[in-house]
Amino acid sequence: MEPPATASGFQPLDREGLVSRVVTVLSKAIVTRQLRPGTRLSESVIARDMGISRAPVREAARLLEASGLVEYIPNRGFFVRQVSAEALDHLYELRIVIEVAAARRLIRRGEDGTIDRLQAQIAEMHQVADSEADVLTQVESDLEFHRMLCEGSGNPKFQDVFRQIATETEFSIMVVGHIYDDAHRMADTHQPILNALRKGDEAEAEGALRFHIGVARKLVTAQFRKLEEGQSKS
Amino acid sequence: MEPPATASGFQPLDREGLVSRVVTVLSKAIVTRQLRPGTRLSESVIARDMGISRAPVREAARLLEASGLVEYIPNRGFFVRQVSAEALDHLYELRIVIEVAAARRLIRRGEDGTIDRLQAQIAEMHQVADSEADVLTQVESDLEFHRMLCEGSGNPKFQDVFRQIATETEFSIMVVGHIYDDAHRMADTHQPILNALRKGDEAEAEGALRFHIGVARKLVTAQFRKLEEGQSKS
DNA sequence: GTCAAGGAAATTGTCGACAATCGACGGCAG
DNA sequence: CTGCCGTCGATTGTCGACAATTTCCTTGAC
Repeated sequence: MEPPATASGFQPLDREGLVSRVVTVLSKAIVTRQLRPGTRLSESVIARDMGISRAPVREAARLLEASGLVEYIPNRGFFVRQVSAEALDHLYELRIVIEVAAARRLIRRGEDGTIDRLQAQIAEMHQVADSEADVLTQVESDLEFHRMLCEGSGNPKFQDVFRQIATETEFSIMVVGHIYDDAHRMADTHQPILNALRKGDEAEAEGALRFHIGVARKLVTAQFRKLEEGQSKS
Repeated sequence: MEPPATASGFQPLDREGLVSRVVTVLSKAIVTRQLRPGTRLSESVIARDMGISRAPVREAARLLEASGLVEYIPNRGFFVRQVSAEALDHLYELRIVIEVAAARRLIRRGEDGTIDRLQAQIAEMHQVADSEADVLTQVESDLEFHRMLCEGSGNPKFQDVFRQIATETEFSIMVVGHIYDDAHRMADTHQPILNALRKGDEAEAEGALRFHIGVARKLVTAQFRKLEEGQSKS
């Protein structure tokens, strides 16, 4: 869809300066529970602390609202939403629904070349694993696979939904830290999905996806539950 | 669910003034194709024409972006997205996926009282039909049923996704006008879904939903395709 | 005639200030 | 003492202006 994306390995290097940076900072703070659920996000305070104007903060907050991380109440402001283990469980449930639907559609009416791109992405995940990159890079490489799956389904709406929930997922995993001991092993768990897609076996693809996402779901929610207990008594 | 709504029949009368009004106006303009796909939404021009500042316009545009009606390109501005028959087809496909998932979950782990509320909503649809209200009211009453379905599933994320696509759906139907000759008949088509839910038959519920949404899908996309042909030669 | 470099116009990005609105505190009647 | 009402402080809602960026047009060289 996007033009060459990166025709030759260069990142598009942050073109939307402030807003996206504010989004990043706030997202991380919310998911890491630095900002507790229910906390009011005062535009003035944040803007002053960051040394910028209220406008970018406000826009960032609106974006976070779309991601479901904050809630907006007219004339009252933005409040940190509950990012509970339960909410994450719901998030993963949605992911399964969307990705399974995307996989089934991909098999039936998917875009050509998707399979190859997915295979290449698995290769890249192994490469990242070798390079001993930080967790964020690993997670991004992982999610990129799933994004490509939705993209290749042929229904852009699936990708829209995925993108909407990707931010929350990404930071959630970062909080948990590495959920797999071995990054190579994580990369490998994508192979069964791809194999099923290649065979055109919808049921098998669904099973593989449910298993793969289900594992992550269990690990993340379990870790998060611990985290909740630890923080609830502080 | 909602508290007496209004303890004594008064509407809460639009509390978030400008932004939401701008959203409404722009949404309608986009879906009715007054604003053609690809058109640039100049903040300055819109603000000047509406006699307001750029700030509310900008926020409204950001909201529309979340609804998928416009696309935002950093440093370039907002552009009207393609609201093609194909895109609507994709939208309805997503609706089926989400609502089927919601229905299945509702049967297994749904919130108590949902069935009753859904039944009441069908009754309200008949009431609206009797009152000969305008199309918008009818559509809203219809979509409210589906929103309640997602809400009652017990996974708030389903409702989030639904809300995200509701705006586009709503205005799409408005463009088409009444898609059913008889509003009562439209209300009736929801009954099989509810019956299946009440029985706890997942497969039947899925079938009923696929059929119900599928009918609307065909009607809306067909109408929209005509509309496209009509406008393409102007 | 084509293409590239430069500059001007228009548009977005950000800012600080003022106005409108909400929540809380304090005073007052019952 | 309890409950209501007015005032006050704080926060959001909106605005107009300036800075940064992009786009388009002009200009010039090849």
